[in-house]
Amino acid sequence: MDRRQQKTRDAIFSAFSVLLSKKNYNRISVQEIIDEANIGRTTFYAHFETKDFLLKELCEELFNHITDTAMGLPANHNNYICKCATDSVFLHLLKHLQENDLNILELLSCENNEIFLRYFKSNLKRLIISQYAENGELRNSSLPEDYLINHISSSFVETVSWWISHNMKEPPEKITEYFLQAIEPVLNGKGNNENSAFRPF
Amino acid sequence: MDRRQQKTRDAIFSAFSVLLSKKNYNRISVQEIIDEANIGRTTFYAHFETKDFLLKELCEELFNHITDTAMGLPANHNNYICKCATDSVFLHLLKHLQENDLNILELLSCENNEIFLRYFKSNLKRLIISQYAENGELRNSSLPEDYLINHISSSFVETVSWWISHNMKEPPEKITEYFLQAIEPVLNGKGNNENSAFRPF
DNA sequence: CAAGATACAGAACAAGTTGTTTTGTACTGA
DNA sequence: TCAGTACAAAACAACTTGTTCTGTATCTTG
Repeated sequence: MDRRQQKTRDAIFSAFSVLLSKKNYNRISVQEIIDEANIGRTTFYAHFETKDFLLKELCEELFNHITDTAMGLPANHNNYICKCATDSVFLHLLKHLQENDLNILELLSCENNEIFLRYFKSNLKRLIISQYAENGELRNSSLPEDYLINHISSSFVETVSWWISHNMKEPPEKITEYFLQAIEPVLNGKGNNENSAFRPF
Repeated sequence: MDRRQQKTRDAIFSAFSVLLSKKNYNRISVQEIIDEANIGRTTFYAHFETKDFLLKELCEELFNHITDTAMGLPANHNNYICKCATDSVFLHLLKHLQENDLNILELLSCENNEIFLRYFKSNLKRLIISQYAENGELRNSSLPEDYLINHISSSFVETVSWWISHNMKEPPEKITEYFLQAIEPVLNGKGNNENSAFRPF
């Protein structure tokens, strides 16, 4: 790739990130991005069709990086060790976040964090499916599999969000503990109505 | 309130809802709302300062209605019956949604559903706090109370979202069952590290 | 029912945004 | 070195936003 192109692309991403951490996405104009990146108007539109496409590509750049490395981790498919494997994947993600590659933390804690948390969640779903669901490990519960996958991924994203909003005071290990406690029953595959200790009706 | 004012206000809300169920919030212009509502430009701005304020008031109208009735329900503070009370509050909310007052379901399932789910969640948090947290019922867990409240409310919202996206095929009772199974451990107040069956490390 | 108050419609306005086109310049890679 | 490419700058139409003005219709209350 042409050095000029890469330089411009980086400048746009960088400028966009700066603006995103300061003000609402909807209220950021293309003109502001252009000014912050110090490029010409034509140049911006040569790189990105619209502001929305820019956001999409930024998200892909950020999260594909994170989840791809997690995808590479070997999934352990023994039922007991499953919890350790789960642990290691989620713990790995938290540690990765803590390193704050690409200044992703600013985006996950700013006014626009919901945009990025949404992307994070959808990537996480794919990760969980590839690690567990494909092997049928999530099928032993009385809950529907897609309900389960959604519950686990959204719980993790909410956990991360909670952690960041508390300035990440706790170590990643503690957060992993919280998270696993919260979703423990569904991972254990228990919860069939007959055996359940509680009776809702 | 002046009949003319109420009529205009309703026309704006109605037009806005129609547009929201069809296209992305960001791409709806004030002019489109004006045209759909068949009112004058001046009139719109006499009622709402901006499109964002209109959204805010619409959300308040929708969700205050729902949670206010739930707030009125008597909270049962016995530890065992707690689960039934929880049950009845959440089940009540689901049944309420099923009745589709104010055509809220269209908004919860359209392209803009995240906007409304966010509002729903924040109202839900207040509801949970007023019903349980204020009495210290959520303090017996090893998880931080605000983490718990967030986990419960977001899990419920995700459950609702999952339900709607599946065209609400299951009865509200079944969904309540799913939800309570998913969050069972945190409500049981167990999960103290010492007694927990799983060891993350 | 009359009369002052109020809500509304319509038009016009400046200021800003979006996405495109055109022209000329500077850089890159082979 | 040189052809191809990326870029800057300026101008453009079409659209959006929020305001102001003028005149009309409707409401409330006395």
